[in-house]
Amino acid sequence: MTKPTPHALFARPALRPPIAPDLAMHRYRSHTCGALRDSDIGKTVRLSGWCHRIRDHGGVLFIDLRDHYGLTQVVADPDSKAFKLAETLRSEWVVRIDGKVRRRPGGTENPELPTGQVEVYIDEIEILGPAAELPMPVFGEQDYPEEIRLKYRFLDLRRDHLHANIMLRGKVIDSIRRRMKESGFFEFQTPILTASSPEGARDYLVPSRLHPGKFYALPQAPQQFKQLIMIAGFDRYFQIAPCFRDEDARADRSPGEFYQLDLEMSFVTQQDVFDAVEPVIRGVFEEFSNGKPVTPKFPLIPYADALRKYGSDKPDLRNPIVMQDVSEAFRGSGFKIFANILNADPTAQVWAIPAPKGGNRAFCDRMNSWAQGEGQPGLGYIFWREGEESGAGPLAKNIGPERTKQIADQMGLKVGDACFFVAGKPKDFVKFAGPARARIGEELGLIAMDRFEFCWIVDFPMYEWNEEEKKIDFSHNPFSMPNLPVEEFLALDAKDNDKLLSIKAIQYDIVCNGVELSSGAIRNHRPEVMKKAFAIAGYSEDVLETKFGGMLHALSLGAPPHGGIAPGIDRIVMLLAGEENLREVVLFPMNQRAEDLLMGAPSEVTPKQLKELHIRLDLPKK
RNA sequence: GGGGGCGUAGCUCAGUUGGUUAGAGCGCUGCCCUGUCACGGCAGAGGCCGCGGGUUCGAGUCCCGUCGCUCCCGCCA
Repeated sequence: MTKPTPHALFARPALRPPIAPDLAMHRYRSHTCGALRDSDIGKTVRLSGWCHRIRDHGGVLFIDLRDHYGLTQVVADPDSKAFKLAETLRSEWVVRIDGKVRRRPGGTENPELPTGQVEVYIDEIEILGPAAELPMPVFGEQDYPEEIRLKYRFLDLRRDHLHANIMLRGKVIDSIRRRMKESGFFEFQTPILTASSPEGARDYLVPSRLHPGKFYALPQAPQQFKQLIMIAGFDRYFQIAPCFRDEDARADRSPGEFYQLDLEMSFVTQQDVFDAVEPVIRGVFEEFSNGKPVTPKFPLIPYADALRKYGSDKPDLRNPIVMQDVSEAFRGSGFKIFANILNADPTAQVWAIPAPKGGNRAFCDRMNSWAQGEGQPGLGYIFWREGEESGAGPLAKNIGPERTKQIADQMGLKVGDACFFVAGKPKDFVKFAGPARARIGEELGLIAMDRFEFCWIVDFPMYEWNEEEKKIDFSHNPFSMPNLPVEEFLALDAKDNDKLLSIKAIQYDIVCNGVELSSGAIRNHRPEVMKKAFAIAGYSEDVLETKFGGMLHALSLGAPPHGGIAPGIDRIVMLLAGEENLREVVLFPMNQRAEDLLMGAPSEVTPKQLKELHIRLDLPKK
């Protein structure tokens, strides 16, 4: 069992509760368990809390009494009339104790507790809430299986670490709200019961009792509402908005529901959105980062550059590795595999992933077998070491010293370094090159862990080629404004695929430490541009009218140019808390299968309820 | 929908090439202990080894299936 570390519980500021005069003591407490100090010595006090840890020495018995605010040691010995009762207490019983504050005997002070100079000698104990044997201990910081933690979430939340995370979440949200309001945003509440939207994720549906066969949907995001708020002329909207999506979970993606800092602004360019959002995000991170540095000015990285340099549209900029195209060093070289790939396809390239200080065979072979484990044929490499300054490894021998030097010069590599290579169509190998860059950075300890590195990813392509259906598709959000003058866009030839695929959308992501916090966009607020954009992707006007008629109509009655973004609250808190899993920063999370093990959701309902809703079940066999 | 990992006491885990009565720590019950803060000591209770089938003289251990949890891919305004 790991030693419990003195953590945030003990550092939690001791909020001062109402202190009752001794003679008219409050029913449950005169002080919290984090309040008592030297200056309280001699006072008669009343504390209530949980028995965190009990140490019974026979003749003297210590209880660490815990509440939200902290920990106080209370003591009984056979001279106390409460001694017999004290001996029956067990872990996590809730008790009220009355007693006198006294200085701890010399040498027995506990410097790790703010209350560690004093203790309370018990006169009286009242058992307020006994506890049966615990399915998981509250004491200590040991890991327990998710299933037990979720089923007994209220116990898990008593533990210091989670308790502190949830408090951090509250403070972060407070700070975001304050900063947003100070920046001139107004908070609005949008409907939870709304209409099913055909785009994007699966909806959660809610049957209507009054309208047989019809359903509400929970919002995947308040996207259309916030645009309507702009059309209504409110100018600057925000909301800590609950969002519901019926999609499978990931460690950084809650199943079912999550929260976004949803915001939208009228009469703005992309840069205006950045100027509004960046100070809020930076401010929040600086406020809660515990001194970890935060990017002072978030760089703008075009989507294509992000893929080329980092192999990802959500690059972790704490990793200094930058990839480069080294196709020329391999074209027509003696390394036939790469030379043939380059020869066969004019769009094929070879990219280099530099690995500073990775210049030894053991490391390079380890990376190679990692690549094979990832389903790759391997990961070609060159490394440079003493005595083999012109490059070592089979690849170097194949292409010869001149080309090897060309690569070393281009990549700025020297003796002691290595370089890995991926070849093929960038579109295909980038899915492997990105993780390889991350892996190399991790293995070589190149990643500066103690910082928050932000960037904006910009210039997303509006369309992409759907190879399966042999047609043009929206690549991200169909409601983003194309980055072309309106007249020029309207005049586009819908068959000019090269031109269409080169169009950028005014759309952007904000990324921190390799985590995508949000997408946003300047919205397409011109119905005729929207119709054209959908026509290019092969949607008829009928379809658009059926699916988004209400929105189109609103846009046609005087819509301001507008745009926004919606950073994920859960992910922000996750980054600030240093957690890998969203469940650690959500009060009552569901498990991976979108079940609430504590409340037992989802659950069956009574036939009466179903009948009222005009629903008959058609369950899968078995 | 697909792939990887895990499943042994209330909890965390160990369990050898298949071998006799499945262990430890925490927790629980009882006894002892007047300065601990992961208190200490003694004794005790507690097991469908996830479930089902198979191989074998013999299965916690090997094989097949299945269920559950988890991580990843697909999916994700």
